[in-house]
Amino acid sequence: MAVKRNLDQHSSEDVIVEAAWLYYEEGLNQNEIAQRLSVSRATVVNYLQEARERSYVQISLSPKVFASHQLAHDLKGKFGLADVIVLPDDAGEENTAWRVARGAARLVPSLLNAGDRLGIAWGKTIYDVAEHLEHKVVDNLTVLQLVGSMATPYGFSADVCSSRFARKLSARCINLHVPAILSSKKIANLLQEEELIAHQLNEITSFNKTVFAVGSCMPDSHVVSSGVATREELQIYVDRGAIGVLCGRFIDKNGNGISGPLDGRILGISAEKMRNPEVGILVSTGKERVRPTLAALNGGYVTHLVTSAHFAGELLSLSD
Amino acid sequence: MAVKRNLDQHSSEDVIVEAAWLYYEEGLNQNEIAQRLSVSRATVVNYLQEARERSYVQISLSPKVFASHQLAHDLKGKFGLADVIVLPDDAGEENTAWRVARGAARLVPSLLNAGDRLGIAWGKTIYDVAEHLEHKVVDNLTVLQLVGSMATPYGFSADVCSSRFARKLSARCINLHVPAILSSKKIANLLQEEELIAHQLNEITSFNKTVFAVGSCMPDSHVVSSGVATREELQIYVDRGAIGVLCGRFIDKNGNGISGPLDGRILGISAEKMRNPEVGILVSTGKERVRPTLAALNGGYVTHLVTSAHFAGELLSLSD
DNA sequence: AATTTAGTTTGACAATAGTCAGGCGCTGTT
DNA sequence: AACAGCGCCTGACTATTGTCAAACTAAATT
Repeated sequence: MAVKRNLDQHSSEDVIVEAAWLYYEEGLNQNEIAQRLSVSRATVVNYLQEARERSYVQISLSPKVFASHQLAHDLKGKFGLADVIVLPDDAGEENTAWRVARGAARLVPSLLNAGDRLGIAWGKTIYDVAEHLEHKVVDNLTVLQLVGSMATPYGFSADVCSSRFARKLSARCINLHVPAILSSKKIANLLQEEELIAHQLNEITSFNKTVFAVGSCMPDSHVVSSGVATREELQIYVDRGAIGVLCGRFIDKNGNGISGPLDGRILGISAEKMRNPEVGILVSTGKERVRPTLAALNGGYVTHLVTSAHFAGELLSLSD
Repeated sequence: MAVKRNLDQHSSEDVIVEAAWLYYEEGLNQNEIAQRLSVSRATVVNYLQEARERSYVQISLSPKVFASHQLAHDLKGKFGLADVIVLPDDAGEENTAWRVARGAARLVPSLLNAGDRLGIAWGKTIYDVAEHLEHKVVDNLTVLQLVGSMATPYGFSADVCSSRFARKLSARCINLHVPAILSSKKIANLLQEEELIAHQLNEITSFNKTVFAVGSCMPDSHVVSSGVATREELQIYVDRGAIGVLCGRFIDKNGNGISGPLDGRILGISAEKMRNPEVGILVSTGKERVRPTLAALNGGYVTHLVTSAHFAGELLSLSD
């Protein structure tokens, strides 16, 4: 029983495609494929691995699944959202947050169309979303950095978030080359008068879809640790009713912006401009974010919410 | 070591989603998942099967792969097509045809957008494409039956083809409730004057995308066996230069319509109206269809071609 | 309370898939 | 011509996944 060898000079791409077809489309097993192609089964394994590496095959959980969750349904109804994705909790808030980011990464591409202008906020959550995005080409997509950058020790900053989104989606990227916060209104005004910066600030108001997170107003929250506000400044906003932070802007329980010592010193989109977007994707978990998230929901910033089961439950019970 | 049982009343959807997430997204194996969820591995297998059945997971070959084939590239260039999908050949023309239909079924949904009006031709090929289409919801999609129906012994007819497309894509369906061919111009005219039918005939000219096949002009071809033309009528068209059949209309080697004994007796879209569509998807294999396919390509009916490797080769060599 | 019923889970076994060290054949070099 | 380098393929082994009949559970029925 002489073994018939594959006589082609070298592993052509075609065999790989053929193997992938037979396996994933026609459902043959590796033995059957090996016979058909007259190679060993081990070779078929290699072909299939190659096919997966070259992403000839796409295996993914459809984001719709997580929208069928009961909690998702309830939240959708209660806040009039277009869709809610509820991911299963994992041990530890950090792991859960990671899952939620991953879920958001699955959802985002499915909501984009040719010609969209996607505004990207800033934060660890947003960075994680970018990290898990699959490569997908969206025709004529523009990614916009919605807030100025902060040099953080964490390794991510607003410009990195937007750049990463842009790269993964093969999009044009408009970055804001300014700090998020300046020491005085005067300097902020000077910067805003710069032609280039004025132009960029104007550009970013033109987004139609957006991906963002909310921060809490705890003394140890991101808005303080990143240096956007001092603990004292934060306290002033809290005293005036601040519940959460959205793109560096403080909002109250109804989602309205609050004025305070940072007015005029922040460079980036205003809270008001973030309201009622065509698509506003809020990615949020962690118990200190429950109330900020409610504020964002109430304020009309959100059309799509990505969260975890436990968090979804809290949102519902707290809003009764 | 007491086994911790899952205390929920009955297999909630959540566990299934969780299992699917861990398996497909985080890459754990079934043992690890079984441990985490405190169930037996066999149960995990069941959950995953359930998840696949409910299509929580999508596993598919990206149609783009087949467009990267060398032959695909060449054809694309030579005929100025938007995309060409070349599938590997299988043993026997029938098997290959089946593959090609399947490939087309993968391609079609990716080319549809909200609001499209998709014209569907008629034939075994088209029927097979419909059969393999995955369920996908396209917003505000209309499917149009481009030619009248014939009662065939084969079990598929034009109205079945379009209905199936519509069902799979959750689309509105406009059927043509008339025979494809009538015994005389007189009767055809009478029918066309019927308000309802006139309306339908008018509707179907408004498609922007279309899926079709071409038939050959061999004496044993589909156009004869289905009863659209007699063998004698076919011969007349052949004598006048007919190379192929497209939606029941005879075309010459440049894709131009040919007049003959069937004029005025066919109910359906005219060949002329099929030309230069926004998207025209031609699904074609089988050696007797090489020249008809060339005619369709030359005539500007096609933007996307789905075919097999061998067939693609013949198209290229014959058109040198 | 006993019994039926329908759905879910399980352990033991069977099938399928993945790994890896070594072999083969082509290519280009000394 | 002999040899080294490289990529691809293979067999034998291990790991993972799928199957199925039997056991369990909870709710409905007698």
